[in-house]
Amino acid sequence: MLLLSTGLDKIFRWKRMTRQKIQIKKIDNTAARQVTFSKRRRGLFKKAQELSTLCDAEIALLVFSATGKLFEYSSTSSRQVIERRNLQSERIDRLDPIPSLELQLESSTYAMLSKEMAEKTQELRQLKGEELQGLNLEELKNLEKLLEGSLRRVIETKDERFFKEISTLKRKGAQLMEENQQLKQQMENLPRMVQAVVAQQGQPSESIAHIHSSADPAQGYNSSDISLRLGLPFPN
Amino acid sequence: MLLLSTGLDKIFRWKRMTRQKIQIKKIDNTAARQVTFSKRRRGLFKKAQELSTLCDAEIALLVFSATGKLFEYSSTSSRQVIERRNLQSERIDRLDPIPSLELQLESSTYAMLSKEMAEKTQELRQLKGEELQGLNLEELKNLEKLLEGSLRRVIETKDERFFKEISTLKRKGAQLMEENQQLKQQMENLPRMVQAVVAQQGQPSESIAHIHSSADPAQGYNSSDISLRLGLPFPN
DNA sequence: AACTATTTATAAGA
DNA sequence: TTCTTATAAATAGTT
Repeated sequence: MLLLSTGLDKIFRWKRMTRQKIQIKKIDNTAARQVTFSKRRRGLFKKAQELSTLCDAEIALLVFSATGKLFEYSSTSSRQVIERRNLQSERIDRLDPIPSLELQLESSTYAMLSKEMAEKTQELRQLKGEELQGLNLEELKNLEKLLEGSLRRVIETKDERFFKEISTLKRKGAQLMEENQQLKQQMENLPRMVQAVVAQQGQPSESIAHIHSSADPAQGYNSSDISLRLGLPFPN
Repeated sequence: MLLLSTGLDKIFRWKRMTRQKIQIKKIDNTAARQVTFSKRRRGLFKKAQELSTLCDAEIALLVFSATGKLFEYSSTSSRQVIERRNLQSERIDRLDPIPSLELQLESSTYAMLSKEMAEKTQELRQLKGEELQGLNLEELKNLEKLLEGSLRRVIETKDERFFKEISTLKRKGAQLMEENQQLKQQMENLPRMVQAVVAQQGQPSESIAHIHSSADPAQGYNSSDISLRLGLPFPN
């Protein structure tokens, strides 16, 4: 009995489950309409994004629900896509009848820009080795030569840059070593100078201030010595 | 023989027909991409219109192909839907109070396009190894890698193309040889067939008898001779 | 552009 | 809203 009813249930369920092909007309039932709206909206957005990715297209999709809520998808920014469209279809659905000369110029400039853009984009792709199907053997050979030239120049530039950097570093190193040497020498000279001062004064000084006050200007000394004595910042 | 080959053909066709699940990433092959673009675009537009009808939604769908061509669908007029959207998001991304919406869009799009153009041009030059001064060592290294990749791909494509051409030629050669072989065999069989006919009929017919009489099977001959003698079309 | 085996979307129900 | 299921619809690969 239970089994039987379960079986019947399944049969009926099968019948109920059978999905009907639907008419494309407004769904009367509000709840059902909302459910469908949300499901199909998601589907639509998914398809839009797939198309955009697969075919490198720029897409903007604006959907206002019956209740006025906005849902939008765009491969870049809706604004950009819409702007592009507005420019392109300017002549078609412009409200004012006679487009000014300026606008006409703008349109043609735009068309030109668009064309150039497309060409550049294509060329770029090929230079990146991305869209080679359209090329024949001859064109491929030329592209190869071009790329070899580019690569060679880039490597040359890079190596030059390397060398320059290396020689800069070497020069700086040499400079530093020189300075270092000078400083070392000065350090070595320091005790002797102190000795000289002491010898001249005949008695040791108690403090640096004392040394300074008693230093004889007539006896030559260099600025480094003064720096050291005065505790000035290291010369750079 | 014919039936057998037809059967095998169907088996292979089954395998070939098996559709693969695709990755959602840019389609490399240009032709395939265009086909997919047009198929999916139609599908997308249909779904958009269905959603609009079923759920009473207002929809605008703008699609720019990679080549810059515009396709658009809108439940009412794109302009209306877009304007509605612009109104709704006015507070969010409007910069200046209320200049002409169109002019505002135009200038910004124009600026954007110009900027893109400049970038692309610069990128192109660098890919051609022309304007490398502005790049630092790191960028040069990256550019080198990019170019190496490009060069590799170009060479691969070129070589593939070479191989394809070679194998096509080989295949054609093999076909020709086979046809040649078959023709030779037919030539060799011809005298025997004629003989059989003659034997069965008890007397030679005029045309066949003539050929038969003039071609001595015992005396070696090649197919070319026969082709020439019979005026058969050259196997191609 | 047409075909078909398959994948994907989705109506209906839970 | 989200899950399930069975069917409808879309479409990838090929001719």
